[in-house]
Formats: sequence, C-alpha cells, structure tokens
Amino acid sequence: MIKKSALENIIKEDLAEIWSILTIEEKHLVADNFVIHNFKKNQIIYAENDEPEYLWCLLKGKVKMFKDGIGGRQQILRLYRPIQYFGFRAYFANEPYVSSTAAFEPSQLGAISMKIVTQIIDQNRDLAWFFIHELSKHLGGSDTKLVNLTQKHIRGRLAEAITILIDNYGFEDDGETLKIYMAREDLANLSNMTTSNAIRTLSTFVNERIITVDGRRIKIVNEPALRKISKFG
Amino acid sequence: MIKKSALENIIKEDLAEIWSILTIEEKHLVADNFVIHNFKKNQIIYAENDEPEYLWCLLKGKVKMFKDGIGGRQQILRLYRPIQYFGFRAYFANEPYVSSTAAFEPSQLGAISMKIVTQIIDQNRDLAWFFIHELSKHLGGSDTKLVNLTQKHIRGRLAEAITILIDNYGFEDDGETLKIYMAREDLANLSNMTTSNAIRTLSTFVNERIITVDGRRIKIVNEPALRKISKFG
DNA sequence: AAAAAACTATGCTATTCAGCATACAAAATT
DNA sequence: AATTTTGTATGCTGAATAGCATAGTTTTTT
Repeated sequence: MIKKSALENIIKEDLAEIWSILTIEEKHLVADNFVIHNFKKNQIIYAENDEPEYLWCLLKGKVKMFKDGIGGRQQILRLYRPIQYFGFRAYFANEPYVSSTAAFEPSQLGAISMKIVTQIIDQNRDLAWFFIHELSKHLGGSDTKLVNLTQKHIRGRLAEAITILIDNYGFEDDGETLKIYMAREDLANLSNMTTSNAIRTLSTFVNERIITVDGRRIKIVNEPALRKISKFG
Repeated sequence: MIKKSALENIIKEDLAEIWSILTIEEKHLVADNFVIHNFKKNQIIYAENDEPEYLWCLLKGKVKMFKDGIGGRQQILRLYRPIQYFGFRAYFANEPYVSSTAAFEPSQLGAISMKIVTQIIDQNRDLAWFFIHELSKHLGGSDTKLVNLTQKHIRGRLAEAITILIDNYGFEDDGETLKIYMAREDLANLSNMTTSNAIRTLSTFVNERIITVDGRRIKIVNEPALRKISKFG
C-alpha cells in the first residue's frame, strides 16, 4: 500500500505545517497509513453525497472543489495546490460531502484515514489547532466569496477569478503567464457565469490591454487594472 | 461586571453542549469572565474589520450575521437563536471580522474573552472538538448557500429563505405563523434580491396560497409547496 | 495521421431582474 | 394629535446576462 520512496520524499520536503506538529510516534502512524494515489486529468477524487473517509493531501498537480447546481451548472468553490489538505470538513461535520473534488491535471495525492487523523487530534493539541485555523480561514473565504459572486457584475467576477488564479498558482518563469491552463468553461464555473459570457468578457479584457490570450495561455499585462476591476466591478 | 443571577440562570438551563464539556474549574473560569450585554433592536454587536476579542453567546433574542456589499446592499449570511455561539471564527483565523452582527430584536448576550476560550481549548480536547464541529458545519452550509444564492431563481431563493426562517425560529403556538417578524428588506437581504422583488414574490406566493401575509406576520399555508419551490426553483 | 470530439468565438434574441417612480400605509417622533 | 420618517405595494422601463445557433479552431482519441 505504501510507496516508501514517495513518502520519504514527502517527509524530506517538509510537509508544511502539519508534519512539524507531529511527534515521532505520530509521524510513524501517519507514514504507516499514508497511501499514494494518482489521478488523471478531470478524474473525480470524491463526489458529493459520498461518505467522507480520508484526509486528502495534494502532493503534485492541481485540484478543484466544486458543487453541481441547477441545470448541471458547476460552481467551483476552492482550488488547491501542493501541499494542501482537503476532504476533512464533511467528516468533522459528520455528514456526507456537500461538494466534489477533481484533479484539474494529472495529480498525485496522499490519503490518510480520518479515523487516524481523529485519533491524533485527540492526543495532539496542535493538530486540533491546525484544523481550527484551516476551517476558520476557509469559512471566512466562503462568506466573502458568497457576497462577491452574488453582488459583483460579470467583469468584476471574472477579474476576481483571475486574481484568485494568480494568488493560487502564480506565474510561469516569464512572470506574467498564468501557471494554470483552464478551459473557458472552468473559468466560467469559477466566476458564476455562462461559458459564453466568460469568453466575451475575456475578449473585452484583451481589448482593454489588461490581459493577452493565446488559447488557454493567459498573460497578465496590467495586474493593477485587473485588481481594480475585481475590487470595484 | 458579572450579573450573578443571570449567569446562574444560564447555568441552570443547561447551556447546551458547551457547558457540559467543561470541568468544574473551567466552569468557574468562564463564570468569572462572562459578561452579560443587552442589545437593542438593530444594534450592532460587532462590525466588519473590527478586531475579534470575544466569544459571543446569544441568550435571548435573535441575531443576524451579515456582510455589506456593493452599493450598500447587505447579504445576511447566518441567523442565530438561543443558545448559539458566534464571533470566534475571525479570532481563530487570526484576522479582523469579515462580517458584522446585529440584534434583530432586543437581545441578551454573554461575552467571554477569546483568550480564555483559547486557554480552555488548550487544556480541553472536547472543547476543541466542539469548535471543529461548529466550524465544519458552518463551512458546509456556507458552500451550499453559495450555490443556492447564485443559481436559483428569485422564487427559489425566497422560498429557501422562508424555509431557513422556519428551521431557525419555528412557528408560534398556532403551528403556522413564523416566529420571526422581519422587514421585507431583511427578507430581501437574506435571499439576494432587491426589496421590490421580495415584496413582489411574496405577493405571488400569497396568490398561489402558499403563504398568507399580514404586515410582517407570515403564515405558512402550504409548506410542502414552499419546500418544493425552494428545492427546484 | 485521420477522425471525432470538445472547445472557442461571435452574433442575435429572450428572459430575468434591478432601478426608479408613485401612492399608500404604518410607525416613530415631536 | 400632528408631523415626519420609514416601510409596503405595484407599475413601468432599461440593463445585465442567459440561451441558443453557427462557424471555426483546438484537442483528444483511434
């Protein structure tokens, strides 16, 4: 089940906050129960209404968390990059998942049973605090997103979506090409609009020399203008 | 600072989950630092961008949590009833409040310093779990609300808002009159629409014999129909 | 490499909802 | 009790955005 080499790599690159929190014994417990999974592009990791079982840790790739709404329209709720954790909320709330997750691109993930996570939280105060922080930050973000998506106009919503992409995935080495290549439909699903409108609005941004577009490659030419539209649009 | 009598009442009526979690010493610590505040109708308890300092416990009355958006339009995020807790998220996230809270009607609240709450969490695993559960449930609710408010049409959103009122505050003794009396504007702010549209849509519900309206008194005549509109509208 | 499928771009039309105005009613204030 | 303020109801108009169609392009699959 455990690919030792992969795990050792993970442990070597410090596994962010969470790893340094654990005692030696807890690290072993995690190591012995950590399973690496590979997901293809667009493959579902878990789906809405599934029973939560694992804490997922994104090691490589990109993941979207989304919810299917009316008429099959999808709303992207959050984006994840290495090394971030998800899948724990529903387990903690003791309810089935209310959203789904899928790999945006070929991705490598680690899964640990939430039973083991729970067991460690019970004996490790700092891990409890880690999740309290994590949940608190996400809840603030979700509340803010709610108002942004319901009250901003299309230009503002799309501009905001692009700034979210910048903040989450950053730029290629040229310092201006977005380091994520999304379909227009996903861009639309991130900004609560139809694909048509995402395409149209992207075009107006190009005309206004705020971005340039080459297929799915988006270059940010005027980031201040973009953030201004995001804020006031 | 402490009104002994009020606190004893609170302790007598079991203070829900949270109280039974604490040890005798912790109960004393809370009791010694618990301050009762009375708020008038529409009085702000805390405002967006304030620094969080207290855990608030609603003892009597009704409270709304909301966020001011573009053009002064307010979005109501959550409603609270006795005995529920709020104000802790921003403190845990280590950031200023992203939303405000106000009393809907004359309300009595208790405030405890978050420093003390933090101190108790540090020594009481069950209290840590209480907040993990609480945050997890709210985060799921917020994500679901996001999709409902962005994707449902006006009728669906208003119907949903009314079901939220039913679920939060229930009925008067007649079993059909909503036990909360909101301005149309608040109803609109709960369902992401203008006041005009809230009024209009309420009228159509009356015409369809789903509810009756007498000023701010709303009677639910056909709850299944209401829930159906909420679900599919 | 060819074929199929999925995605992108753009125009046109329809629908939903917001904005504003007016009239009336109810509460709050003086 | 009179006056002011605030809230409710309804109609009309315009703006924002969704829906659909078509053509061309890119990506994926075979």
